[in-house]
Amino acid sequence: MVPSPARHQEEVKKVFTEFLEKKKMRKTQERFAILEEIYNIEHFDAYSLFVNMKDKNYRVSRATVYNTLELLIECGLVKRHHFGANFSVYEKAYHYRQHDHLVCMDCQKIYEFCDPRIQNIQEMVQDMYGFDIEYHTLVFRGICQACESKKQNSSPGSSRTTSTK
Amino acid sequence: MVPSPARHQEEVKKVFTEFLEKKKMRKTQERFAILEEIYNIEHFDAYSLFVNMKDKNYRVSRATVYNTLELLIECGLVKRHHFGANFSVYEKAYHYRQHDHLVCMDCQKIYEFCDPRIQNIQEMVQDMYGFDIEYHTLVFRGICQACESKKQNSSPGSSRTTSTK
DNA sequence: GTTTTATTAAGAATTAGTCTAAATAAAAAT
DNA sequence: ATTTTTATTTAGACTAATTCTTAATAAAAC
Repeated sequence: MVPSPARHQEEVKKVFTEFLEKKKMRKTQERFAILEEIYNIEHFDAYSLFVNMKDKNYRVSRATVYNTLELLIECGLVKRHHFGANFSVYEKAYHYRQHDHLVCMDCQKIYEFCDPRIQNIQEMVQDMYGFDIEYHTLVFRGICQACESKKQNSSPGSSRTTSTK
Repeated sequence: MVPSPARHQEEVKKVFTEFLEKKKMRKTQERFAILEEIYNIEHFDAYSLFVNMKDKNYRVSRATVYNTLELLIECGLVKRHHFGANFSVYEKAYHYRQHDHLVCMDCQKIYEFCDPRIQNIQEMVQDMYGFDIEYHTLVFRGICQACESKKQNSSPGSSRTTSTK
């Protein structure tokens, strides 16, 4: 059973609190403000997070955003992705089903999908190469349905039956 | 049948030549020097390529390295990967079987593997999400066999039977 | 409440990658 | 073959993401 959003929020805070206590690190306002902010977003990058928080009149520095993200990754509450651009994309990771990503090369939107077969591939690789796998990254890049139909409508002289290029 | 290395080298040059001719671009020494250099390396990043060429007393600038890599990607002779660091990793791509990657988090070495099941997943995603997929990236990250056994030998007090955390 | 010290903010530094403008070298014209 | 034209190159300036530094701040310990 998936916990309710509010309950979930509390659980996440508890996880981070215990993590910080175990590491004998301080429970600062900034760290929890960042955690709270993150748990309202789907996918985000460090700079947007920083700007969003500034806009909401939190006073956080870039350094703290990066440092806290690092901590949240370490304790498993956040995942970092390198989706090909020159910056990292992050997402919350607690109690979130295993999934992989579809990135639209046109609108840059990120979609999620699940497929258990990746697990099988992982096991095969583990056995065949003696590789002790920690995690995987699977990204499909292409054009999403929305952008595809947008293109079809706007391209002048394109017929519905001929494929464009 | 896979062509011999020398023959292969020639083919690759021909592909690039024709590409440049089609685009009415110039066949410069620098462009071919970079191509030749690349076809002796497995995986590389732009900076190492630049330094290696400098060491061999080629005179190439960083800009030319980046620009030429872009051209080689465009004509399908090179692939770019974003393996999680803050820089791109490249590899030659001509007549090279489809494969994915294993990255060792310890020694940073990159291994390759093939699995046809990824194709199936791709088709499923294509159908279910109406996503027009151009390519995929699958990376497993973990500890390679070599590093694993190195650790086992060096960790003091570790027994062969108990798993280390 | 005071002291201690980890953490923060602001901005300097770094790093991968891109851009710019003068110099060079392919290709075209003579 | 030489000259002219212009794409390409080089070196270094620039940018953007991220990391580092240092004085100021605020948790936690006393």
